[in-house]
Amino acid sequence: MVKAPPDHSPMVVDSQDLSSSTIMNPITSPNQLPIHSMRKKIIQTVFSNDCCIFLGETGCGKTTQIPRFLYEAREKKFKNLLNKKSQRNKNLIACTQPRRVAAISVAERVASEVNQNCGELIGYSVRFDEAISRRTKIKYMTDGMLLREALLDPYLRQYSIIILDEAHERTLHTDLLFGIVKQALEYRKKSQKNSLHVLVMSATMNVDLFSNYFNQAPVLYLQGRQYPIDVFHVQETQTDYIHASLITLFQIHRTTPLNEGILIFLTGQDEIDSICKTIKQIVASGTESLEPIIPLPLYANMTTVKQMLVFKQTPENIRKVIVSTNIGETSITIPGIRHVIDCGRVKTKTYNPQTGLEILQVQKISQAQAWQRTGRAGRECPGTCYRMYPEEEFEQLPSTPIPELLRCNLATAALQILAMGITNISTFDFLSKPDEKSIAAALRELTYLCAIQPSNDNTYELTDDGRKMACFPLDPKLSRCLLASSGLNCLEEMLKLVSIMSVDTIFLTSSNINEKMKMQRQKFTMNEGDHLTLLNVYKTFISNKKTKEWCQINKINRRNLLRACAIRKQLRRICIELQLNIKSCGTKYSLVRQALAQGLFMNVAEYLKENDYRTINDRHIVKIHPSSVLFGAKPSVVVFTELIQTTKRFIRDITVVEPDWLIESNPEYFKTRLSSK
DNA sequence: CTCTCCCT
Repeated sequence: MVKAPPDHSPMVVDSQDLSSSTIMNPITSPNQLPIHSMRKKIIQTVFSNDCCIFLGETGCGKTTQIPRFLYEAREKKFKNLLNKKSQRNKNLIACTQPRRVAAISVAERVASEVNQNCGELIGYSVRFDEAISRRTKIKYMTDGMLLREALLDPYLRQYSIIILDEAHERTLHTDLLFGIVKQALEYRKKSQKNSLHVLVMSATMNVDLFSNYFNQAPVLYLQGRQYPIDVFHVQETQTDYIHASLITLFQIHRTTPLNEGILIFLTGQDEIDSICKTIKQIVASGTESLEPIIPLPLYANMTTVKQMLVFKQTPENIRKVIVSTNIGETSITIPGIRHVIDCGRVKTKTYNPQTGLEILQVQKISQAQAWQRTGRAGRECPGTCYRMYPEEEFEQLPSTPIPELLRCNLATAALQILAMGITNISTFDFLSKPDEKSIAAALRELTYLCAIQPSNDNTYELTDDGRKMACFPLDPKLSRCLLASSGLNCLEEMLKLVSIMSVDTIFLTSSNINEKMKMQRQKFTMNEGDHLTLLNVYKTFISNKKTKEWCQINKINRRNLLRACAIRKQLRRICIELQLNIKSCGTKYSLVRQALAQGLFMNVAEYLKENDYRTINDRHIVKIHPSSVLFGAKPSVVVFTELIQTTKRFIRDITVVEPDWLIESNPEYFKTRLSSK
């Protein structure tokens, strides 16, 4: 029924032909976690070293148990010693997480384990939400939140223990924190004010890198607690991983009980929507009298209501199949999953400092990610994982993903490092040092934005504006837009706009959005471009009381728009603190466009021919993204928020500007660049 | 004629 294409041999998924391996150990109840037998060793290792590395499988309890162990051990010790110094300092224990949900849910769980409310002894701190009191000693927080705190105090003196959890993920924020805590360790040792202990926790990968970085810090292995998972690989490389996944799905479907859920990892919305459609068609065709399947897509840009469907229990005689992007890898835990199908790919954004281009493309996953996906099959009972790539290919995958810091524009990171008083970025002690070209590009960008100025040999200092820009949790280009709008009396409008630009798209984009809905959306269109259109949507949302109904009718992503409202509130407070001129321009929108032009002047494109544009910065040939209201129109000069290469090079979120605005605000920059003047 | 995912 599902036939393999003729150009390659059909895939065989038969356990006898597959290489198989079993991972992990049987489960035990929470109080008998293997980690409890290592309690003494853990405490001793942390307190007798400046820094140590703990490696642990998922489910070993390190995140929930270790902060508590350390707190309890220290309390006991201080009771005996009556250490006065410790009472003067806050002595907090921080445990960072890459994701908000993790920080919040772990804190709540640990609090309940000690029979307290969250926000008492154990609390959390994430953007827009915290549960912290004077009594709080153990603070679960997002890595980004601790990084923000480091801007105010680079030595993080509130904390006596800092735990960097999920370090193998190599998020931008955790990687920057590595450099910061290392510096804090040295300073606080020298100053002898109070000591700091750093603990790096990671999946079992890349030990040497972490250990070497912290002067051969000791490493402790923690045993995992997971149900066994049988892992199967295909025998030959698959040319079509979607097709291979589909065949595997139906093989599992035919041979296992219907109550065993299946989770398929694919790379993006298009693939997922289309495979869900195919699954439905195959079952409906009835050629093989298959038992019914409910295929459920799962990706970030869905309504919350649709996302929640994956948590709902399906009727007993129907198979639940979830087809997910990597959101299902770490962010959302779905109950009832017994089988995982891993296509071995992920869509990733990479920045090329040479060309200044960002590329969004499908790439092979790392071994760490493969294990993460595999682990999703064994949360509640033993499971199986089918990998759509041969075992040899798995062996050749990189053990961990390329750190985010090495594949993103460094402007924001560089501004933060400079704001912490490090004047030469190249001397910052990176765990993995970015390309010098990447650093240079960031410094050039910040210089153009008048955020920094060179002082002498490779050192830079912040300008007055730069100091203000570092206060905003924004891309420096957008911070510049805010400062510019303050000068042009349209900061109220720009606050709304910058907030929308800080969230994922506010339009729902699923494939079942038809022409009629698109027409519906056109009523928001402003001829000057996407930015004013977005502003229009925001204002209409507010005047319609932010209701669900309004969002439903207009196919607007309410979650993202509400998030934008929260961001606006936060940014506005920062503007007040910085004593910016907060005025509204009413409907004199050309002022808003001028302010945009001042922040986005490095993102200018001129019309060339046949729908092609050329960027004035690096002379890339680009097209207007089909999602733009200016798609098909041919304005001669535009600014854009983002340039990204997918199937083509696209510019997104575009506004028509007057060349004169650009030249007046930045004569030096545009003297040689603009061809129309 | 189209947008992986987090986070301040």
